Amino acid sequence: MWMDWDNDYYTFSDTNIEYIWGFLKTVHERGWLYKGHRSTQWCPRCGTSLSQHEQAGEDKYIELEHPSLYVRFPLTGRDGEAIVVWTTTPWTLPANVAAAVKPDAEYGLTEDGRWLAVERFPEERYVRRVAGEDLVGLEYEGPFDDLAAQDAVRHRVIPWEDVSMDEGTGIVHIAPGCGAEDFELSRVHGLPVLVPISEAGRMVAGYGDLEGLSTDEVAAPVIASLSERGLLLDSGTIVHRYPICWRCSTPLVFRVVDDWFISADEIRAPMLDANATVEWTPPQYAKRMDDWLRNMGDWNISRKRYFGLPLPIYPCGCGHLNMVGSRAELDERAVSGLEGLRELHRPWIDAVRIRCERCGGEVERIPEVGDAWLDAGIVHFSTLGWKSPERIPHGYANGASQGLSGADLPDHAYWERWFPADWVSEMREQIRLWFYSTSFMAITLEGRSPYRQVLTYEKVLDETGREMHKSWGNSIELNDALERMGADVARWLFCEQAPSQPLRFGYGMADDVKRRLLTLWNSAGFFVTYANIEGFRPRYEDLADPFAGDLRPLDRWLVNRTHALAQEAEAAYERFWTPAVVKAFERFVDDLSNWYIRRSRRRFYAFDDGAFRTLWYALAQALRVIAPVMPFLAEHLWVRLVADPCDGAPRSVFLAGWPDIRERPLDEALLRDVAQVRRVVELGRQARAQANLKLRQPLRRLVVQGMNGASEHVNEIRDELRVKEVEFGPVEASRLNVRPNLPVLGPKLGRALAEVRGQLAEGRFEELEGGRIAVAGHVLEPGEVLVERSAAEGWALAAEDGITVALATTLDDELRREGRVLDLIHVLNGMRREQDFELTDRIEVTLPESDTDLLAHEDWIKREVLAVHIKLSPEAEAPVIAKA
RNA sequence: GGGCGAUUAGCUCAGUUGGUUAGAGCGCCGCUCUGAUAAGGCGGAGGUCCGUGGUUCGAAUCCACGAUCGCCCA
Repeated sequence: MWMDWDNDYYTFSDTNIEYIWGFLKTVHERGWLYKGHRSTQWCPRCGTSLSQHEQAGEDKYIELEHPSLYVRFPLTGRDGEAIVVWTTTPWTLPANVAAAVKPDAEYGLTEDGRWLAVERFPEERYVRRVAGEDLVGLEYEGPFDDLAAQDAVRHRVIPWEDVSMDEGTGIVHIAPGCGAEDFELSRVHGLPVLVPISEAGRMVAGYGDLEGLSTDEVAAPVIASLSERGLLLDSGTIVHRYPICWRCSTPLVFRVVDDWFISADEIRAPMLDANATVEWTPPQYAKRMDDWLRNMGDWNISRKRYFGLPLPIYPCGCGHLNMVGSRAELDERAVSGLEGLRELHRPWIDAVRIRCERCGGEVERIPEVGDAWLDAGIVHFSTLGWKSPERIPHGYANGASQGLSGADLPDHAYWERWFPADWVSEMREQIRLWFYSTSFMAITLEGRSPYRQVLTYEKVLDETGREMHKSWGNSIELNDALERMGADVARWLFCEQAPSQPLRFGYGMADDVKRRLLTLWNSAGFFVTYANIEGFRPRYEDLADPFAGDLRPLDRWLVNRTHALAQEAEAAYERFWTPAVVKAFERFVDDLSNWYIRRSRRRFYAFDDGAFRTLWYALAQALRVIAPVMPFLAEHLWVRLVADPCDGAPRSVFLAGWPDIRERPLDEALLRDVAQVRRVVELGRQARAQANLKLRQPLRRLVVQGMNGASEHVNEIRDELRVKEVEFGPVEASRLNVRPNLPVLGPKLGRALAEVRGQLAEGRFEELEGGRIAVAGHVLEPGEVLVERSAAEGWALAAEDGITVALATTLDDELRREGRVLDLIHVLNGMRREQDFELTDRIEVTLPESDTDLLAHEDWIKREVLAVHIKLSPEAEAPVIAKA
């Protein structure tokens, strides 16, 4: 993925706006656009309503302390009786028009004349009990009937199934201008809607002395007034979760306002259908999206702000709703204001009036601007040139974005080519935001999803798993991270973790990653060091021809191993699962460093073209594989290893493309053999550790059982385990350990397997000819069992996964002497290091006379320590070296 | 209240169609290498795979119920 930063898109360009206008016109033609009187959550500071997707999400609720009031509403015509309601919003009481009861709940009248739900107050003594439905229709005195706003309001008791019996009194105060559910009830029951607060959240005219007070400021006078009139039964405070504005954290209030909506009814099913075609990673987010779509309300697209997307809605007094779908249409229909129209934003757009297409009258645009998710949701169309007749150079950057972007507006063919997007990636909260709005618009305009695949990820936590907060001192600024850990390490941290879980991020983890990447760095360093010493020159053409020349089995193995890496990584990238890429790469680097280089060092010391070419090939191809995850280090190494030394090589790893290895099937047998060799070596080391025989002590024999076809790799086993002979065959042993091969025997034996397994474990079996095993009345073939053996005298033994290795532990004089030679080489090389000799320095060695017998191996010692001369000295108590 | 996830070693996490003795990194202990060296390698200690039932010859894995935590929506 490449970013074209000079030609990025701007949502406030006129081009973007025009595309949204076109969308809105389509929506209107389908009959989905309507003006709603809707109770919405309202931010009094921002002076705007919030749409559904702005209200959901994290940190949109906080714990707040509010008043908690119990208030009596005296029943009309029933002396001494009153219903009791509970509220936490005193400012809504002056807008009360009704009280709701649950029809099938039991209500009781107390001795002192209070009606309550019995379930809520079971300990009260009731003088009368009735069902809620028996209270329905009763009228009561409102708490603020004196206010002008309350003129003509007749307060009554209404039924409501959803009255909560978990809190309050079981009777709910209803103010349709102040709450979503209240507003819904007003529609059902024809209740008047009183909106007591202004856009700024202050009480409006008609509310007497309360006018001008904020919702908070209203509490005190309301409480005082109720108390004075004997209506207040109890007054306290409550701490509860309360919604706040996502922008400014101001507590939200409910308000009934005029807003513009797009009905979701007709598009819901097509959106669900389209989502079924989208491949989500991780897959459970497909269900989240379905969930959101099934529950989504109508899209509230208008905002009462100054700057923003100008909505092209021109409602005429004649009742006709005019929609303008493009700049051209505006030009055509305008009757005034066009001359000053610099761009489609306010204030210029507000001066433009158009002619009503029905009555011919002059119409003004509504003052509202659009939801920002309209701006973001249209980009699949506006940036790719949907229905654009031709490519327009710099056509994207008009209006307010002029000079900010050089982007062209492509033609429709371009759109056809790139829509829908192969892949989009965003944090999972975008399900209710960008994934939603882009899908909504694309389904409306084109009937298909704007993306084929989605990768969502979780939020980032610190390395101990806490959320990052500046005030907690644990947040990490991006620039600090780039500076201190580096961009590649930061990216590695993100890529190695599953995006379905919260991601951890921190400097301690970064150090860990650095250490792991060091292995690659050192491997490349090793190559460069010896390539320089020996004058190796890679050729770029060799990348296409890895098996040319004189290669050894280990070389062919590394080439195959590299191809296996490319295949594994490709599969992982294809499903956008970078943790698998990272893991495959780390395994590869281990093989490269701890097996290939370790096994091949000597070939680099003595110029061996095959070794240089193979290692170079593996490194170069691996860089192409890992570049997306580790771009900077990969680029740096590519330049050093490939671009600089090779004629005709791409200057950047990102221009080199993906390794083309499709024509090269893997040599699975070779890969398996070497994996087994590594396993044998591990087991051999275990056996040595058990027998307390260090690697510097050569041994005579190693017997390997349970591994075939490794004759090509005998040398490697011999060297790694420092034994004279390696033999493949049965391990002589005093005891057999036989286990069932479950995937084979399970289906064959079924229920009888348990008994076979038990008897094998107890050693109750018999070994037959040809490695067959008789047990519990069955005869098992060699492939049906895994055989391991325990040690006989004089052997050290280790076994795993059906492979057994046996190491002869007996020493003789020659073995001991060779062990001393290796010790000596070890000491001398240590001295070279301590004395800061160069890798290529030749030395002279002086040995004490006690080492005389080691001179039988003089050439060996000279070769290993780069000595030109070894002499004996009676004075020397320990070896001495000097530069030759 | 409805939905979606998670729960595996001291910590962070893998575990791809059910299969042998459940793995890695970090941390701890021991050994080793000494041309990766403030590194590398090997070994060890450390697990009721959240619990209970079920399916199966066989369950960390599949099913049911429950617990805890997180998220989404009301």
